[in-house]
Amino acid sequence: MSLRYGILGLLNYGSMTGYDISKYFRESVGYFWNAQQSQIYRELTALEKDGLVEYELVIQSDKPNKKLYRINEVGRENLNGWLYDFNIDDFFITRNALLLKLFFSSQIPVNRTIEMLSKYKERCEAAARELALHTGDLSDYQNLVEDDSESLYWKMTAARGLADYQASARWAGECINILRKRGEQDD
Amino acid sequence: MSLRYGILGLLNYGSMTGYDISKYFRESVGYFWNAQQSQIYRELTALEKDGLVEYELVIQSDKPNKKLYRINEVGRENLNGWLYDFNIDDFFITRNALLLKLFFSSQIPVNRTIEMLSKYKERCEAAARELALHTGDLSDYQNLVEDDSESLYWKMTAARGLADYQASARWAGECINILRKRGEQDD
DNA sequence: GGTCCCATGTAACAAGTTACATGATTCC
DNA sequence: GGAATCATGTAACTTGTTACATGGGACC
Repeated sequence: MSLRYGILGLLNYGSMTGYDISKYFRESVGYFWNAQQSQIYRELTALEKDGLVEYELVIQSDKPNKKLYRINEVGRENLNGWLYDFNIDDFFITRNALLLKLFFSSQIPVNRTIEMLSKYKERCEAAARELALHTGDLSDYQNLVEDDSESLYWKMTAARGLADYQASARWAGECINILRKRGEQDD
Repeated sequence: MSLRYGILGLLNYGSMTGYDISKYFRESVGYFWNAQQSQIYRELTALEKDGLVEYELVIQSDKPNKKLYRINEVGRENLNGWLYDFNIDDFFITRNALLLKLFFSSQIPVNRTIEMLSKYKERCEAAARELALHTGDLSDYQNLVEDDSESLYWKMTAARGLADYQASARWAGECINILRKRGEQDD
C-alpha cells in the first residue's frame, strides 16, 4: 500500500505525469523507497479507477502526449488518513540482502567477503558524500526550526539517510578489520 | 531470489522442516529478512522440484508427521554460487515505510508525528537492548578473531542490527527535539 | 551515428501478504 | 477451558521485477 500513498503524496505537491513521478521516486525518495516505472503506471490506473486522482490529457506536438494527473479531494483525505494512522510494526519490516549474504558467508573464502564489504563501504561513503551536499546534519536547530515545513521534513529523512550510510560504512570497516586479522591467522 | 538462498543457507547447517525454517527466519534472521510461512512452504516445494533439496517423510505418533528437508550437492553448489557472486546495487534496494511517511508529514499536526517518532524510538531502544544481550560490539577484536567462524559472521550481522537500532533511536530523538521546538514556535 | 530525454504502456512472471483449514498435545 | 506449540498446506490477491515496444527531438 505504501507505493499508492507515495504517489498521492507527490501529487499533493502538484500535478504530474507518471514519468515525473517515476523520476521523483528515483531522485528524492529513492534512497528509502524504490519504485519501478511499470509499477507506477499500474498504480496510477488503479488510483484513477478508485477515484482518488484525475487526469487531463495534454496534447503536445514536439513531445509525446501526456496524462497530467492531479489528486482530488477523496485522494487528499486518503493521504491524510494514511499519514495519520501508523502501525509501528510496519516500520520494522526490513530486507537487507547484504546481511543475509554475510550471515552465511562462513562457507566462502574470507578474501571474497572482504572484497564485497570493501566495495559496499566505498559505495556507502560515496552515497554519504552525495547526500551531505544536499543536507547538513540536524544539529543546526535554529536554522531548521525556521525552515519552511516541507524542507524540514525532507531534511529529516535526508539526515536519516546520511546517518545510515555513515553507520554502514563504519560497520563495514570494522568487519573488514576483523576478517583481515582472521585471514592472517589462517596463513 | 534471496529467500531461496536464505532457506538453502539454513538447511546447510542441518536438516529441518518448513516449520523450523520459519522459526529460524523469525528468530535469527528476522531483523534483516522477513519471510512468511506460506512463502517458505511454497519455496521448499520449488526447491525440491528444481532438485536442490530432498526430503524424508517422518511419521510421528504424538505430533503431526513432518517433512525433514536436507540440502543436496546441487543445492550446496547453488548456495556457494550465490554467496560468491554479488551485485553491489542489490544491497542498496531499500524500503523504509517510516521515512516515506515522514517525508510527507508536513500535512498533519506536528504532535502526531512526534507521537509516531516517540513510539518508534522506544521500540528501537528495546530492540537494541534485546540484541545487545546476544552480542557485544565488534571492538573486542581478539575474542572475535578466535571465535569459531559461524558465530563470527552471526555477530557481524548482529552488530549491524545493533548499530542500526541505536542510530535510529538517536536520529528519532533529534527529530523529536526539532519538532517540539517547532511546536512551541507555532503556539 | 549514438545516446539521452520525453512519455506511454503491456505481458509475463516472481515474490510477498492475508486468510483459511485441520488437529493432537502440552501447559497454565 | 484456553492458549501455545507442532506441522502441514491451499487459495486468492497484491506487489515488485524484467523485458519488450514505440518514436520524435536534442545534443555531441
